Amino acid sequence: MEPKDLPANILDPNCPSRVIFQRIGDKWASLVIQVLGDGPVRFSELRKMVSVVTPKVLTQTLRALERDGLITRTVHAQVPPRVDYELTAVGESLLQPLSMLREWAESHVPTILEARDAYDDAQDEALLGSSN
Amino acid sequence: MEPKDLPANILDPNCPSRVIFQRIGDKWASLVIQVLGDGPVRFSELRKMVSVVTPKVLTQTLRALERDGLITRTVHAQVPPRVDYELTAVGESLLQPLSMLREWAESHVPTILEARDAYDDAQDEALLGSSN
DNA sequence: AGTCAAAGGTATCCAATGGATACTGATAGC
DNA sequence: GCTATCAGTATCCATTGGATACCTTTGACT
Repeated sequence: MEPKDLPANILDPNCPSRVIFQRIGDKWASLVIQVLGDGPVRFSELRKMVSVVTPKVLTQTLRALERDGLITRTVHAQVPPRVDYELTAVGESLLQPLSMLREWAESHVPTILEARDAYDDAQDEALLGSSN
Repeated sequence: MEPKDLPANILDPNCPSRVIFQRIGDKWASLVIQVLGDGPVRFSELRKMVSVVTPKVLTQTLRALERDGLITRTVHAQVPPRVDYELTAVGESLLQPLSMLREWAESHVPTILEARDAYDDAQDEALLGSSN
C-alpha cells in the first residue's frame, strides 16, 4: 500500500472507487449503515429510525447496499412478513470511517450554522445595496 | 446511555448535523474538498481535476461550500479573470475524515465489484428461471 | 479596426432522480 | 366477512442534475 502509486483514484471518473465513494455519500445509505451498526433491523423499524424516508427510496437504498455486499436481506417466512437487514463484515468495516464523519458533522454544527447566517446576511445586504 | 438523547444526532431529521452530514455526502462537494487539500485552485483547474462536472453544477457546489464556511472564494482583478478557491481551517479539518473514507473506498473496490457481479448474476438466473 | 482567445461563470432546456400517496398480497384474529 | 400487519410496488409530480450555448472583459494578433 504505497501512497506513491495509488491503484485506485477517486478523482478518476473511470475508476470504480469513485462510484463506491459516491454510494457511501448517498443521502440515505450512510444513515442506514449507521443504524444497522447496532444489529439487524427490519424494514419498518428502519423507516422509523431513518426518518423521514419513503418506502420506495428506502427499498432502492437497501437494494443498492445489498448489491454491493454491504448488507444482507433475510426474509422470514411469516405472516405478516418479517425482513431483517444486517451489516456484512464489509459493511461493518465502514462503521468507523462513517462515525468519524458523523462526529465531525455533529461537532461542527455551530460553526457552520454561523457561517451560513453570515453568508446569507451578506447576500441580503448586497441585494439591498444594488436596488438602491 | 441510550442513543436517544445525543446532543446532536444525525438520525434526527430536524437536527442540523444531518443537513451538514448530507452536504459532505454531496456528489461533488467531497471531491472538491479533497482536491483543495493541496492548496488553492482556480475554477477552470477544478473543472479539470474534478472531472467530469459541468460549470453550472460546479458553481452550485462551490457556492454551497462557501456558504458553509468550508472554502473561500478570492477574485483577482485581472483579465482574463482569476478566481481562487481555498479551504478554510474548518474545511481543512474535514480532510482527515474524508481521507479515511477515501481509503476505505479505494481498498474495497475489488470486494464490492465482486459482490456486484455475484448479485447481478443471481438476478439474471432468477429471471431466466421464472421465464422457463 | 476587426477578430480571436481566455476565464469564470449564466441561461436555457431536457432527462434522471427523489418524494408523496395510494395500493397490493398473504394471513391471523375478531 | 372485515380488519390489521408488514414489506414492499405503482403511479404521479416536483426537484435536481446535466448538456449545451452564450455572455463579459480585455489583451494580443492580423
